[in-house]
Amino acid sequence: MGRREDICDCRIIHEERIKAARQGALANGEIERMAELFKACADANRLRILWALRQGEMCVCDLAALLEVSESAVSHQLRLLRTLRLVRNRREGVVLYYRLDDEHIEHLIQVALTHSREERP
Amino acid sequence: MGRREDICDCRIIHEERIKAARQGALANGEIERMAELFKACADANRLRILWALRQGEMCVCDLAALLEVSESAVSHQLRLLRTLRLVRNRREGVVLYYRLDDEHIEHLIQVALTHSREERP
DNA sequence: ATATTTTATGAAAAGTTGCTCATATAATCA
DNA sequence: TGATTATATGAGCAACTTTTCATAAAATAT
Repeated sequence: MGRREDICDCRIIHEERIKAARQGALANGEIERMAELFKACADANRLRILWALRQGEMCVCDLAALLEVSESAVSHQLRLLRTLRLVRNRREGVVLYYRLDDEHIEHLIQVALTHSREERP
Repeated sequence: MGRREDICDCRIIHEERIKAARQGALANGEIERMAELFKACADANRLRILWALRQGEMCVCDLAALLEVSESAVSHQLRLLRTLRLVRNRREGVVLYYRLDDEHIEHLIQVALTHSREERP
């Protein structure tokens, strides 16, 4: 008892499958980065922001008005999205205009939307 | 002061854009469902499970061994994935075999992977 | 310079998630 | 029947997120 492997306390039923899964597995860093990307999209307010920015750039104040939340809250969410490179901004005087960082995000959201719409009754 | 609209305490700078965004906006329920789908994928262990199941079905014990976490933890995660219809199971005696519920999930993950790989330096 | 405006940020409160541990259930076996 | 095996589930806790509140910073105007 206490060997490194047996986190699973019942006999391993399909060693072959586990071996295969281990070989097909992604590197740890890759899984983490994917999870981060999904996390960025895993919040209704952030999704609303990303969805709105498809149509063109908007400033913090616009987004706050659209989502009906405080500017501070939007700003925090934008920081997260900026850090993860989903959005990018451009300053014009006092105003910061945010836009999507690239088209991939739009694609990802479209796929998710299609999937969630096709969900069973 | 106190009108319904001014959650945003600075003047609304681009009413046109807000109006446009409101028209293009998704229904609330739709945003929530999309967020749920993203949430389901927004965890490294759940992603590992989904990624592994691409190759074929596995039982709880297999997955626990693969991820090196407790069976209880895997079972909780599987329940979440089941509830959100990302996985489905089949009983054979005492053993429950889990598999992806449909091919959309695989597609979604592939898009995310591609995107996260193409991220800038 | 000072005041004003828009946005950013840090800290703490409020809310959510993911794990563990103990217990329950469902199928099988003796 | 009772015992065993594989999995499910509920409660509780630790870790993390999201919002709020107060304050700071950057650009502009006076």
